[in-house]
Amino acid sequence: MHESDGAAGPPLVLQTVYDAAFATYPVPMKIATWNVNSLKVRLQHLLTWLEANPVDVLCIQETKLTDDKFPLAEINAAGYHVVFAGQKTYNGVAILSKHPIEDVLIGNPHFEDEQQRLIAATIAGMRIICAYVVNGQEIGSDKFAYKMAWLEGLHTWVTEEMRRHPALAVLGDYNIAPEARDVHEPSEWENHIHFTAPERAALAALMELGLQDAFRLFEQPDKQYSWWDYRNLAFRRNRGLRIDHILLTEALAKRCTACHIDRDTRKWEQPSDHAPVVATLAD
DNA sequence: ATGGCACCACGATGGTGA
Repeated sequence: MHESDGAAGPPLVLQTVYDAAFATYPVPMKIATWNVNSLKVRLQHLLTWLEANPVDVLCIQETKLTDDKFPLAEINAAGYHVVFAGQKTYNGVAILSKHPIEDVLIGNPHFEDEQQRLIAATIAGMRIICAYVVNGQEIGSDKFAYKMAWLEGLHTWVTEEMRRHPALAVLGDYNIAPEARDVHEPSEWENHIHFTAPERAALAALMELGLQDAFRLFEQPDKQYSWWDYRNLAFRRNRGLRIDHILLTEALAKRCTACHIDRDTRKWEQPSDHAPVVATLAD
């Protein structure tokens, strides 16, 4: 089990006075999200990425593993604590952390759900929520109704969590592109899943609780996406969507100094169709 | 408009994803 960063890790920078909760953690801290699309297939990708990108916290989605099959030993050996909630074939979420993980909650107390799509924990004085939002298939379908109900349940629960935890981040695969600039060809996607008006309204409502999109806190290059279809050379043509997000409360947004999408992972052999999103938090 | 591609549970193809 990993206990500390040790001599080989980055030097600990001790904070002065005002924020005791962060006093024992290195700053800046990095938090990230990545839909791995099967942890069984992508375990080596994950370990390779973590070695090159030793983030403090990583939320992963679509592990597609029951808990008895979770690669706990390999992740611990990489220097990470981890908590997870999985199921057979579909869904499944986990939070990896270099720092101790406390107050773990699986699922949404306000929305009964057979699918493992939510896990939350307190790490380094922050409330971290890892979310795998429902895909929704197509507007009008049962799955679309489930997506909208699920998002409403998320809204209710996040409202409550924000009252308890001023320093809170919701990281994950939202399966929603917030704006036209987050879609490679908006005219193709209008009224299609991930870019319908009700989905975008639900995401906007969540943000109106006081959550900010870390990526849009900064000037970014054009045409930045976090997902590309496996088909039709979509990645090579950069035909993608930005649907993976890190949302921050004001307390964390004001500490956020950078946010980027690591699209290089999509060039690897047998890649996930999603790329990691990373945010940096200063003291 | 459809299918393309990938993963999973199968033990052939179908469900699901985005």
